[in-house]
Amino acid sequence: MGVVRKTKSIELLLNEFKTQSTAISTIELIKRLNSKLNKTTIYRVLENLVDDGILHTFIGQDGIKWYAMCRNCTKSKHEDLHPHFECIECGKIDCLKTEVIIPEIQNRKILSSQILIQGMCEKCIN
Amino acid sequence: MGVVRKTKSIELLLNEFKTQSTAISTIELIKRLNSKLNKTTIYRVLENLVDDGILHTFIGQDGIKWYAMCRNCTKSKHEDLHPHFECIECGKIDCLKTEVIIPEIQNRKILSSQILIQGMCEKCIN
DNA sequence: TTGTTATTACAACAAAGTTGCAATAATATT
DNA sequence: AATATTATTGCAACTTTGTTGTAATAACAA
Repeated sequence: MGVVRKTKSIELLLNEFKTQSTAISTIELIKRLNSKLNKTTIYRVLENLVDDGILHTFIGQDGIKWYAMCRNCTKSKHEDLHPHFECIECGKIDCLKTEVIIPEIQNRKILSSQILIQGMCEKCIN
Repeated sequence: MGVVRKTKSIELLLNEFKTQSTAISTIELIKRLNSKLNKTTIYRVLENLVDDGILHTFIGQDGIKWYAMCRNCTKSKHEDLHPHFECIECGKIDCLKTEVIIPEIQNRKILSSQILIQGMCEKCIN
């Protein structure tokens, strides 16, 4: 439905993404904010922020939902077709600017794609 | 741990994959076999078949686990780095032979990747 | 045929997410 | 500024997906 009113919940949630450039899982957000916000509220606000093109969401390898700030999205169009990189060492997931080319496939129409790359991040590689 | 004994459960589960070339979700398998097998057994046998290189598993866009037959895997090495294609119309997911090239990324070591492509399948495109 | 132990079923649990609804708070209206 | 309207929140209860412990069962080796 999108955000209509500016509330404390929205401010608290957006603040988490402003102080951290990587993606954050719902579980992590609930852990961090559970003294201030109910988990239902967290789930609902996140969904509204996605509707508004402020956050985008994807499924991690663990099967849980992750959220990250959008770069060039609007309410009417999500442009988050970039891959995500998950460090198997520290668990951090972030957005990649790298473009991955999905080739055409015979007799099928490609509409979108989710790419999750696993490996070692800058910090953990050393 | 892998399969040690040939049981009815293993036969029933493998039969589902033999009569269908696409991937099947755990949920679907539980629905189909729940009169014959307990869900715990289904989860455990699936895991054993993955350990043996007979099935491979991935997370669908819904966040639930899907399984499909392996093509060239062994107990010691899984070779299922192929992308999966999910039809947004009929929900079917199958394995693609298409190769998607993941470019090198500076300061990171890529170990594996999951690629889920969404679109319209052969049947639903018409 | 018997003994060993991998496998299964069952019940109870756990984690992630959803729903309904009354209370609260943001903001539009007076 | 006070009041009315309704979006938003919190809470409890629930659902779905998956896991764990354990006693009973069934493969299969001896």
